[in-house]
Amino acid sequence: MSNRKRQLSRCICTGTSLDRMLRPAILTVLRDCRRGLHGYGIEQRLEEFQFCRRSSPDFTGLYRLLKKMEAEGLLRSAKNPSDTGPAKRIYSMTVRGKQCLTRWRISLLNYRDMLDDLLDRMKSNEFEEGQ
Amino acid sequence: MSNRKRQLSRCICTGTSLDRMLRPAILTVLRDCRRGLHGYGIEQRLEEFQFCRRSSPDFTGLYRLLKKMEAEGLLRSAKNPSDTGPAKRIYSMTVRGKQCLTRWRISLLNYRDMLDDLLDRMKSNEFEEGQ
DNA sequence: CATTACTATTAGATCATGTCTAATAGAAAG
DNA sequence: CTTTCTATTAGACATGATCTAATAGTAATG
Repeated sequence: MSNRKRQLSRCICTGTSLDRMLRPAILTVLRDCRRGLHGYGIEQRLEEFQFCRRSSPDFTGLYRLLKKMEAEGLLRSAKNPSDTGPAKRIYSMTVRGKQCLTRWRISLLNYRDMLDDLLDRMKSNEFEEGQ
Repeated sequence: MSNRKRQLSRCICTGTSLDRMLRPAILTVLRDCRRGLHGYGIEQRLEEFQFCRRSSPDFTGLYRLLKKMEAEGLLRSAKNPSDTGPAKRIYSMTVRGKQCLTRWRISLLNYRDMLDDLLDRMKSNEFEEGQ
């Protein structure tokens, strides 16, 4: 009902809706790890990425995305038979996944241009911001 | 257009899921237009923004977002009584909307840093590494 | 007058993504 | 035996983007 009470600290302007980097980041991690990795390992690598610094990537979403990307033909997976312990599913990239990563880079470069354009427009009228 | 297996040209790596700029862009447009604007007018201004160049902003989503942002206290609106023609709803910013815009700028600057970090990692490792 | 284009808004549906809780289960360490 | 770490899955819900469709007045053209 009354959303008016919502504080700025919980507002979307804090950037909570922005992260859209998981797909290209997964592809990057797997490109740099030829032997493949299971979900848990991918998650650990992702923690080094700056966009994961404010909070670890959500593992539920990550595992689900891995399955989806496999269904899309970007990844392949195999059960790891030699391991003891719970079944791990080892993911690695397909050729199509590599093409996809290349395309992602172009898209993200374009995206950065759009972002710069917006940031430029946002600051252009700052003189009226007094207290 | 048929429902074939999704080609690279329709893959998400083209960047179709990236746009998350509508909220700060609306705030920017309204900041630069003191008298307020109705949805249709906002949409026309948005077309100048680079992130809208590849396609016009979706008007359904825009109108819905305007209502939502009003409910959140970022915008206020009033019916335009003097006009002939269909009822226009004139939106303008609240004080809170201005604070929100300021915060958005910080968030987007941080976001750009994350993007740069990811882009750097994407290009960094195209050779083989010893295990 | 009829048609078309433009202005202006709303509703419903679906999809992509993010995030929360919860559950399961083996292994290693104390 | 209990805790912690490793490893995965499921369900639910929220946000946001985008598609179709519908409505309705106004203005210009023929």
